Amino acid sequence: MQKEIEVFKDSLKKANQKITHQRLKILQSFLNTEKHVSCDELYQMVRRQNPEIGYATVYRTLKLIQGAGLAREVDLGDKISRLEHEYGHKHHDHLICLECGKFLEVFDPEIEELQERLAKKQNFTPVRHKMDIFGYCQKCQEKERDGHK
Amino acid sequence: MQKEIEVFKDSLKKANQKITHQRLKILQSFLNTEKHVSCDELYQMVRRQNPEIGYATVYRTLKLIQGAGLAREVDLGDKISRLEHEYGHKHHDHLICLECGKFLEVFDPEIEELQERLAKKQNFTPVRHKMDIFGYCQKCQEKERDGHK
DNA sequence: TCTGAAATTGAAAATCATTTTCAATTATAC
DNA sequence: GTATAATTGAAAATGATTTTCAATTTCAGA
Repeated sequence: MQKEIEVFKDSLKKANQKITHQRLKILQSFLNTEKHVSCDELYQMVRRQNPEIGYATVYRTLKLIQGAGLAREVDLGDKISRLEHEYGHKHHDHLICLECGKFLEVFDPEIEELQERLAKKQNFTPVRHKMDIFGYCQKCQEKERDGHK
Repeated sequence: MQKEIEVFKDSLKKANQKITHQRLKILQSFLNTEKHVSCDELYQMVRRQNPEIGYATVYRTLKLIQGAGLAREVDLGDKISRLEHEYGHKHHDHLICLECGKFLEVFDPEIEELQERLAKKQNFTPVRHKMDIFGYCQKCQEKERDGHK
């Protein structure tokens, strides 16, 4: 956490941007949750501690946090962009339940390897990738079976 | 193409929806392009032949086309939803260039297999998945190297 | 073929997430 | 400390998509 704050500050300095009270508060709130927050959710969290911080500033700061490599966008099928922690968190894929919306994070080195190879075969230099599997989680399948409907 | 139109009509009938002039025209325009069209692009295409068809109708009809299993959404990293043909088109993944925005469609049965297995391991029943690899295409890499910048 | 209920249409307004504008404030290099 | 360039909050603007609503169209059944 201390480390992330340093990374953030360094990233700002490098870009000639200022280290402000608001930016640090917003980063802190982001680091405090392990959820995949939407911007609005984060704004609500920030607001509890610092009601004077505006919506636009949260949006702007989230871009900076992404720019610093501390967050990455995830797409859970709805249209709003959510962020998950990137720094110190391994890349992973998502299993997203179409029924309840919950998701699992998974990682398979074999798949990663094949993805890399697949790209190379097309003379394509991969930078990052996104793999989301949509389907039904165990709980929702059981619900379906028992309560059928 | 004739086949797709039948699929569409059947899907409408099943849902107690009506087969209208507008819907058929919009479907036709969609089928006529192999591009990954955004709704706006499709509207422009439709408009050339049928200026009386409204924007909202194009949006509404695209949802129906998706519902009939004739189109699927693709996410090329920008925020607008684009559609590609689904019917009679094999599933595939995308290699998306961060520089020029162009993309390749690729398919790797080994990866598909592993994805299936990965989901099963979590007692997750996969329905569909999305895999997008972002990076730099051959052309943009060359441009970078030669013109450097 | 005609009729009527239900579905659909186009245009405009509404919505929702996100971005921009702008005057006032603040961080920081000197 | 001071100047200046970056940042802020609030409100307005944006852009994609959805909804509203009165007028029109489809189509099942007479």
